[in-house]
Amino acid sequence: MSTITPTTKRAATRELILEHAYDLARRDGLEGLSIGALAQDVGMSKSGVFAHFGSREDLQLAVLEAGQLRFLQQVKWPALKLPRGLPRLRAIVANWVEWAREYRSGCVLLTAAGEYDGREGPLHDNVTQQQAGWRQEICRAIQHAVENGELGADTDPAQLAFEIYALMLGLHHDAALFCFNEARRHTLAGFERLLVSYGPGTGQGNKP
Amino acid sequence: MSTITPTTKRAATRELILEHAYDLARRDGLEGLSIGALAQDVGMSKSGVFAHFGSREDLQLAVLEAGQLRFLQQVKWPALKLPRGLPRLRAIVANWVEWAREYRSGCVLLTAAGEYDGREGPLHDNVTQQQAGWRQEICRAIQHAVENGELGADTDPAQLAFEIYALMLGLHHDAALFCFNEARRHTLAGFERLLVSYGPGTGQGNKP
DNA sequence: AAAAAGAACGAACGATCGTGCTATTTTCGA
DNA sequence: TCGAAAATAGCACGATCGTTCGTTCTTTTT
Repeated sequence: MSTITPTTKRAATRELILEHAYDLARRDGLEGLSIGALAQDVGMSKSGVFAHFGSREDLQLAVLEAGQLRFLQQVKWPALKLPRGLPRLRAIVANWVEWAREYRSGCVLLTAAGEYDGREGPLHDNVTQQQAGWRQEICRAIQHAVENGELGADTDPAQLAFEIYALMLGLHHDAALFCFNEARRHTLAGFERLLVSYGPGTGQGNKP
Repeated sequence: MSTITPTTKRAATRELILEHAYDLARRDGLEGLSIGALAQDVGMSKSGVFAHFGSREDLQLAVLEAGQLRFLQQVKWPALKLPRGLPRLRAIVANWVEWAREYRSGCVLLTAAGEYDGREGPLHDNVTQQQAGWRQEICRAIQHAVENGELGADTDPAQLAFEIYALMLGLHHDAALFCFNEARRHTLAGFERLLVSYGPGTGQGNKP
């Protein structure tokens, strides 16, 4: 866990720097993050900040991983406490919506996905891996619901996972540009419609 | 129209610069666009490029508007030639998917939406206005389909427009990070499912 | 209290940023 | 063909970028 009290002074300030960096990256993206501005925000010297990360890229990577950890803490892990199947899937969506509320103006993970999807290097690899992993997590939750008989047996998990993920992208988009509450309404309504559409006995999954 | 042959030399080189700038912005975003790199890409001097736009911000605005024009040309205007209602709505989605194919690694409009949603200034205003306008355009197409009886009378256009837009966001996301063809499959399958779900006689729109 | 280790600072580097100003070149009508 | 006008190049500016290095301050250990 990252929020445990660090034992060494070094780890403590590193955590402090990362918190500030995370907030800055929410607005300007990881590419817009500069060491000078970060140092001024934290209240220390440029070189002092720099010394905690061997390079700017390592700083960006650390911020990215910090974001991923927060996402897991707020969205995934609480959902894992619920029983497999629909309850867990619902919890994932509910937690994710709340995540979008808090990070309304800029989710670092989504921003990073847009920034590094066309490039190469460690940041691209990290982003791709994280996104693929999370998508698979959703697929798993869907699969459990199918096995429980809460979703139609002909449900294509990858298809439904795509549609759920799309709804969340729409949520983040509309929440940032327009109104969070309305975006939330649309998202949850769309999700419920998905559950009905993929529900058992309707025979309208997407397996050929 | 932007692709007509410009009469003056000035307009011609401006167009050339914008084409290069557009391609650069697709990879690095409008915030990552620098005049020096652009000049080198075009093959002229920094000041030569700069002279065509009073400032960097004006350059970004011009690139943004060029992107919007291309989007209208490729997605909206061809669809307007089809009859109102479901055919036009289908054409919008089909053209949009092809747009995503071509601009697979970076749609300037979506990237810009992410870059400027949390800031202020002309770029933010332009992005917001464009996004709102396009969403309303989709709503109109849905409304026509409802009036034609091709969608349920209780359909909430804003809700369906949100879900369609969300699918396109998912398409761009997955096409950039994973595989376009699979993303396209998921998008079109999701869209067809939406049409069934909101179809006439099913009585499952979203009006309370 | 003295010594060793660790953390932050301050200055400077070369590079690039956006933006002016002044030449020089290119274009085009008379 | 020549001169006016437009278009581009060249140069310089202050600022900031990421990074390096040597020094100073703080903490810990002996």
